[in-house]
Amino acid sequence: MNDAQSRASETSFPRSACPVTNTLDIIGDKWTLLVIRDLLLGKHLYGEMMQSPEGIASNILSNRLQRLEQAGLIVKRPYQSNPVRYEYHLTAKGQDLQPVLQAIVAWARRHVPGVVVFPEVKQDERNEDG
Amino acid sequence: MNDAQSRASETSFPRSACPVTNTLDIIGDKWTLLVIRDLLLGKHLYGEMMQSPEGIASNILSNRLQRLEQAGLIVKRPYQSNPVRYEYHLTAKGQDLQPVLQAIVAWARRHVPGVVVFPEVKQDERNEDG
DNA sequence: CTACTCGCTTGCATATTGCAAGTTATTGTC
DNA sequence: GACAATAACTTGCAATATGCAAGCGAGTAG
Repeated sequence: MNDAQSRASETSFPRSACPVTNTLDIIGDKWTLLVIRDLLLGKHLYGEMMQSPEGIASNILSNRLQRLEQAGLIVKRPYQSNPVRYEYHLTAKGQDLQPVLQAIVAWARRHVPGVVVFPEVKQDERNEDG
Repeated sequence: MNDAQSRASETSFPRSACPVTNTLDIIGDKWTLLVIRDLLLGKHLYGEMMQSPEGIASNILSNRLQRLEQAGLIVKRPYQSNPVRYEYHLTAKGQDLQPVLQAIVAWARRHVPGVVVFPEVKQDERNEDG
């Protein structure tokens, strides 16, 4: 075990007690924040998210929805039976990532030429506790 | 080519014109923002970043520094010769990610119990154009 | 019956990550 | 002057994650 790792293991966190690190352990990849973006934009069904322009693979979407549910950022609830099908909603914890998304959008508008911002985020979403 | 992909290819962007997507294509992984965090905290040398508590692997650090330089978020400049060694500094483009980091820290303080925020970010860094 | 849709799951090839050891150039120690 | 140490990487390789396409179960529509 090296110095950096032994320092990290002094805490109960997998990598370190840093807030950035622990947030990245949840949202630190190329797809998770796009799922959250879609949910903030009012998409709640698997098929709706599949249709987003990035073309997420179905196994990746499935995996990210599971991880987000486990992390308490979204809840999954049935919207029909026979066959039972689910819709996904952000919890308060998930919705609180909106400022992160907004900061990212602000950065991209300044520094990545040609990006097109999606329609305004809905403000009428209901909070769910997860 | 599916619907989502054909829609994406209507633009010159690899995945879509969404600002979130294009930012994630630069910083969307578990390590890149930690490197930027270290640079904001005043670490400028390879060895200093290696000592951060997360224990980044040396090949990953090397790779991320290269990618960040290519993306224009950092500049590499020699601080000695024989042997030549480099220090890394954020450009204005890189420093502008600070609000994203701050939003992440704010989220983690609200939602991830036990995290410990690092010392204040230095405000006396020089901007470099890259 | 047959075709079709939705919401996934599975198989498999490829790409990325993580760990450890090696390399290069130079300094400091005996 | 030989030898250990240091900084900044690079390389090799096993383990993990991703991307693509096809398959599947439970219905509905014609």
